[in-house]
Amino acid sequence: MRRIENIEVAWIMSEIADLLELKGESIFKIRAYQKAAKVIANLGIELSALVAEKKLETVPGIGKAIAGKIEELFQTGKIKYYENLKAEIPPGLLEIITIPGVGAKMAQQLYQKLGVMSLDELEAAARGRKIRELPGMGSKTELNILRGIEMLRSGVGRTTLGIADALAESFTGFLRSLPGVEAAGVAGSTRRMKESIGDVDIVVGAQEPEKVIEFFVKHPQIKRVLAQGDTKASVVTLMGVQIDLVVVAPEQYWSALHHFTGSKEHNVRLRELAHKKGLKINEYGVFARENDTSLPVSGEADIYAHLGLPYIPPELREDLGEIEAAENGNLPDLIELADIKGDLHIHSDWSDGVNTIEQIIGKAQELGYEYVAITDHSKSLGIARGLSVERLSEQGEYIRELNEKLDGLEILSGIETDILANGDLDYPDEVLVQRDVVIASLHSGFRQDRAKITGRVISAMKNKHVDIIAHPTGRLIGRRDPYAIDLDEVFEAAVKYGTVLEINSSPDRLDLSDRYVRRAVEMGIKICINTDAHDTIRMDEMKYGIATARRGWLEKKHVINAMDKDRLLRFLKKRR
DNA sequence: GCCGTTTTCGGCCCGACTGTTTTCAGTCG
Repeated sequence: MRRIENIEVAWIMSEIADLLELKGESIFKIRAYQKAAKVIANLGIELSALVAEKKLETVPGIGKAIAGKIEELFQTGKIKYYENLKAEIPPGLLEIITIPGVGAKMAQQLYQKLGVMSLDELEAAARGRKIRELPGMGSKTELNILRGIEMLRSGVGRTTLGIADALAESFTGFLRSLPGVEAAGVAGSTRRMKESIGDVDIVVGAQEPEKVIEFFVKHPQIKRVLAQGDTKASVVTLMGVQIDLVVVAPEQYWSALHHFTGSKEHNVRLRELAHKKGLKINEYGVFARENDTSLPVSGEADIYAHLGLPYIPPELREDLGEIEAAENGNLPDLIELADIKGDLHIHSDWSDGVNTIEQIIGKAQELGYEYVAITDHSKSLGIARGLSVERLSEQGEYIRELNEKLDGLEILSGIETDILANGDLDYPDEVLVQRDVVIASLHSGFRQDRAKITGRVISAMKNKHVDIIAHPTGRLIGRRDPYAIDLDEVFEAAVKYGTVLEINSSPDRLDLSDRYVRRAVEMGIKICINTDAHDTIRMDEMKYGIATARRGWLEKKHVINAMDKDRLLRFLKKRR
C-alpha cells in the first residue's frame, strides 16, 4: 500500500466540496467537507496513525461519514464516493471555478448552456462573445473571465510572509500619512503571520472613507484596480500581490480590524457564541440583538470580553482549539520576540555568509542579545566554502580572543555540520566536542527515500555532541517540497535523545512549520528559534520564527534561546 | 455532513461589491 500524506487527503476533501458545490448540494454539506479539509491540512500527526488507532472521529470536524471515507482511502487506495462525483461532473469545471469571480453557479451554467468544460473552451466562448447571450451575464462578465484566465495563467498566486509583511507595512505607512486617517493597521493572514499569503488586507479608520479610497487606488505601485466601492477597494500591485483595503469610521476601527484579521473560521465561531449570548458581531461593532444597540469596543480585547473570553492573539485565530482553550482558561502564554536572548544559527564570511564576525557582533548588540553563535558550514559543503578542520579550529581560537575583549555579549563557537548521504557527520567527535553548539542538517541526498532520510537524521540525533537539528524538513515555501522525512519518528527520537529541533525563521523556510511546532510542544520537545542569517540584515527575521512559534502555541519555557546565558551554557554542556 | 451544559433533530455568521438588473443572485472573504 502506498503512503498517503495528510495533504493529499485534505486536497481530496476540498475537491469533494467543490464537486458538491458544482452539483448544487446543500451548503452545509459542502462546508463540512471544507472544514474537514482544513482541519486535516493543519493536523500535526499523520492520519495513518489515527486510522490505525481508529481515532479519526476524535478530530473535530470529522464525523462518521468522512471518517469512513478516509478509512476507505487508506484501505483501498480510493474513495468510491469521490470517484463517482468525478464521473458525474466534468473535472474541468474544478479549474473553471478557480477563476476569480466565477463560482459554481456560473460554471454550471456555462457547462449546460455552452458545453464549456475547460479553461481553453471558456476562453474561446468569451472571445466568441457567446457568454453575453446567457441570462444574467453581459459583456463585463466576458471581460472579467478573460482577465481572470490571464491572471491564473500568469501565475499570480500566493506570496511569502516576508514579502507580504514588507508590502503591508509600506502601504499602512502611506495610508497613515493621508489626511483624515486616524488609524491604519494590517489585518488578514499577514497579521496572523501565516507562512504564505494570498492577499494583503489593510484596515483604516477615517472620517471620509471615499477620499482615502481615492488616494489609495492612485498609489504609483498599483497596477490594476479590481474593485472599488465606498468602503472597500481591491487592487493588484506591480509585484502582482493583491491588496484589499477597508475604510470605516474611526469608532469602528477595532471591530473592522478584528473582522478582517479573521480567520473566517475563527470569526464564524465567535459569531455563533455571540448569537447564543443574544449578541451580534459584525465588522462595525458588537450589538445587542433585541434592540440593536452597540456595546463599547475600544480595542480587540473588548470584543472578546463581551463574549466572556480572554483576549486571543491573532496568531492563534484559526479555530484550531483556541476558542475552547479561551473558554477553559487554557490559552498558552505565548513566547514573544523580547524573550529571545540570542541567535544560535548564523553564517559569517568564514563560509558563505556576507558579514564578518565583528559585524555580526555589532548587530547582536543592537538587538540586545546575551549571546550569538557563529555556525558556519562544514567541510563537505564545498559550494558554501565549508570549513576544514584546521580552519574551524582557527575560527574557534579567533572567537576566544574576541570574547576576551567583549563585555556583556558572548560569542559561541558553533558549527552547522552536514549529515552526509550515509548518515555520518562531517567531522569526527573530537572536533565536534570542541564547539559550544553543534547544529546538524541535511544539504544533500534530498531525493533519498523516507527510511533512508529519516535514518540519517536520527543517526545524527544519536550523536551526543549534536545539540540541534536545523530546518528539519528542508522545504522552501512554494519552491521545494519537504524531503521525505518521517517527522513522527524524528519527534520520538528528539524526546528519547533530548535533541533540540529548530524553527528556522527565514520566511522562505519557516521550518518546522506551525502545525509541527504544536505537535512538538505537545510532546515536550525543546525548540530553538534561529534565523540562519547569511547577512546581518536577515538577523531581523527572528520575528517570523517567533510568529511561527506562536502559531504553534509555543511558550517561553520550551525555547532554549529564551534561556539566559548561564542556563543555556549549562544546558548545552549537560548534553555532552 | 457535523454537532450537542437549552438540542440525537434542527440548527449551522454576516455583509460588501459586481453585473445585470429594476430588486437581486452570485461571489468573496
